[in-house]
Amino acid sequence: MGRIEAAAANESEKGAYHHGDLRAALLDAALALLAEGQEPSLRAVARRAGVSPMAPYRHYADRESLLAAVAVRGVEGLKAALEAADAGAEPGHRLVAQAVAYVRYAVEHPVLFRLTFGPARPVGEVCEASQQVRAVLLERLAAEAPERFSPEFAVGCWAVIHGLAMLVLDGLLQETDPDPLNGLVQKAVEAMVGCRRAGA
Amino acid sequence: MGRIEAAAANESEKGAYHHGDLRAALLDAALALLAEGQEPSLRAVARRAGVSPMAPYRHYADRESLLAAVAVRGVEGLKAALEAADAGAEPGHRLVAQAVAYVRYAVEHPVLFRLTFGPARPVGEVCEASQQVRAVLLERLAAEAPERFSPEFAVGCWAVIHGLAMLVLDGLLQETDPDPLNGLVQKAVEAMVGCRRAGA
DNA sequence: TGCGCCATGTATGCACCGTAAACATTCAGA
DNA sequence: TCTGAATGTTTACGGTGCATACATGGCGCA
Repeated sequence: MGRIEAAAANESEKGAYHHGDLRAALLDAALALLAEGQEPSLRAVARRAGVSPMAPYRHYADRESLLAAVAVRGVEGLKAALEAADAGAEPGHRLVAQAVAYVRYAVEHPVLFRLTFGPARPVGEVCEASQQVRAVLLERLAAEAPERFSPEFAVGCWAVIHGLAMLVLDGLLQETDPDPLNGLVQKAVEAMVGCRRAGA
Repeated sequence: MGRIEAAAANESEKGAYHHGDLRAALLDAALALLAEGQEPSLRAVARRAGVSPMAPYRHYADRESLLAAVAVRGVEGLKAALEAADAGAEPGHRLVAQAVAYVRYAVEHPVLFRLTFGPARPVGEVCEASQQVRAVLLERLAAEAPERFSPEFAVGCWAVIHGLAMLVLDGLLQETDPDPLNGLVQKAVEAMVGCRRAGA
């Protein structure tokens, strides 16, 4: 206990066979590699943390476990981005602001985003964290479109936004608009959510 | 020319240093592995095709190229599934039928679907093939919801469906409904696309 | 009919990966 | 101070993608 905190305080010195807080250091290393656009291999993560290839196994069961922890960070970052966008937008335009932020987050952290919603990833903690993202969206949705609100409508809205993120990430909307974040995403969400009544 | 066709005709015999139609055989091998739920490694594909590890390089530049070819097959399969669903549904319910088929295809071919819409995949041929999928959806959309139709609305609809597929694949809707294909997908699409007018 | 070209498949080798097993180091508490 | 447990290292194995050099045999041409 006391050891860890003490050792975690000073980073570079201490010579140190014992790293201090390798667990966090590995996570940061993985995120750094992700930010550079490369899929983090266990060995590369260990290398970047300045530690032997087998060291990570003292803190994570296997590569998958490390990536799961990274995925949780990814979801948390996404949630934070949504909340920031919501707070920064004008009333009545907050859902759309969240949607744009969602897609922007995906575009700005492509590898992390794909890893977050990857193959075997959404288990346990990642899945729970995802539900928090969903909750942030839902709250605003209920406030801005109460007349259309229903559980299915909520799922549909999440799907529109998530789907837009994936399609943009895959470059599948480039024919429609080379820079989808510059208007297309906003308009698409408005077209789906903000349904105009027939008479007006 | 004549050699290839002739050799492609008989499969098992012929002893054959020269395989005959390795290109297609490799593709089939990769699809078979995918169907078994495993990410196909180049070596595994070669092994299954009964050929040396380096043989595939005579037909595909690298692993990525092979996977791209597989991805094209994936999109073609998806398109076929949509068309079949469209043809098999009653008028007025065809868009929803396509949506359900879209998600079902993803669930039934999870690895292939993820690979199809994967990291660097949507380039060239894959991208073009994807536009055909989009076109199939669009046509039905224009027919069944002409009053709401617009380019943005079209993008939004594709996003809902694609997003639902991804969310279901990721198991992110299991809290809402353990078996989303059994109603949730349909209801969500209807809620997003079939907008009820305020007065009626 | 025979021959040589060259597309096709093979063999070998390298760097990297994930991870199992045995070992070394150092911290913490008695 | 001594000891056990936590942490990090070393070594090793089978897997991967791919570069290079080599073997094979069908096809066009004489």
